[in-house]
Amino acid sequence: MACELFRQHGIRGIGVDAIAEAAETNKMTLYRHFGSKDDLVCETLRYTSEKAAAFWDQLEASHPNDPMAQLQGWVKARAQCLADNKYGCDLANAAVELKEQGHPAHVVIENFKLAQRRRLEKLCRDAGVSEPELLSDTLSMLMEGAQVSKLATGSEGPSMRFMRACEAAIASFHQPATALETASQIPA
Amino acid sequence: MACELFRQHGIRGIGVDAIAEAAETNKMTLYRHFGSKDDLVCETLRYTSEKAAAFWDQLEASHPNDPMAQLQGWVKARAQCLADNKYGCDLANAAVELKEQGHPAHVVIENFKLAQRRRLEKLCRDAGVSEPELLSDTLSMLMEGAQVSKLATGSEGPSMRFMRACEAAIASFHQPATALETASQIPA
DNA sequence: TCGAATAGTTACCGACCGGTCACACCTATG
DNA sequence: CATAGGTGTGACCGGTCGGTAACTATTCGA
Repeated sequence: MACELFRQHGIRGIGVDAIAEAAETNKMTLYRHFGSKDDLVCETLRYTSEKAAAFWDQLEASHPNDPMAQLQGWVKARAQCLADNKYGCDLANAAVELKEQGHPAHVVIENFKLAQRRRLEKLCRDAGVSEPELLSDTLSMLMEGAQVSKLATGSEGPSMRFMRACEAAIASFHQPATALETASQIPA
Repeated sequence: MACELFRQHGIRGIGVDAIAEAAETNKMTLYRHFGSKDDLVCETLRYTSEKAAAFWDQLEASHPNDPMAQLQGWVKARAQCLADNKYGCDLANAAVELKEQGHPAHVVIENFKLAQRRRLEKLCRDAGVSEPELLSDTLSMLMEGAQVSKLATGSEGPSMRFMRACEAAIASFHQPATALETASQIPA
């Protein structure tokens, strides 16, 4: 799949010929399905972002009506993804690689990241933390930073403490409520 | 300067001819000073990382014997840099762009990021926070994440809360009792 | 069985890439 | 003045890029 080649070599680092060959077809056929390489890039990014949306639904279903468990599940899943994936987030990497020019992929990237942010913020809000916007943006930055940090310094860099950093952040926004509030939030 | 072109267009996005022209010289002369484009890339990254090292010395001098003030100065400076700079961290961006191949720039990037991490951790330790390693890696990830996040979603994304996120993180480790207890309450 | 659409093949286009060549030029030191 | 070393110039190398033209082979529904 084209996603895999883009993620491994970067968008600029792989040619249309190689993509066609990996898809067990040829360039002409590929150009009949996608008008240009840029279109193909957008399509792969859209595909990736749809898979991410499915992950959110699955996360919600696995801990119904328990936003705090969902939040912790999110952390765990992101940590797992960080451990499994050598190449970071495709969308973020594309944003880095195509930063200047007005590439059509930019709207795909922005829509994706904004959607992620909205869902994460809603999760934090539903979990009843004291500053949901600040916590969700903190978690967003931690995740994004962990991915690029792993690319820069490997798995022994700051990213090795991603999960603990998330947990500490969540705790610091969860606990500061008064003892009374905290007691009433303890699940049965 | 070549740094500026690399940072704006990416390493793969700018050609040697254009770099030479911007330096008001020509390709041949450029190749007589730097053996290859890769060498030039390494040199610019080294230059950038030396400027960063100078920043640390300056930070230390501006708040002598007050590590907590230095830490807060670091946050402030990073936030300022985030606001000023449209293109994120050159070293991190290079790591993203050259992720797969064994590019000679990788050792420059790794050395730089490790040095940054060491200095930040020392600062946290000297400031007497409860978990200096965790706090410094948290701040590293927040910074890295803020930069790429700004590239992906602009200045209205999660990066807009970078400074508050850092301050909250520092505060939560500065009052050792609450942070530690709460963190250990989160189930694995 | 015919015809339309789809896919495969090959060669090609112009542009650009990183890198090198030979050669004219300038300047400065002896 | 002579000579040597750095600089500018422009053509050139082989290779790759994204993208297309023209033609053939295959499939499949009517």
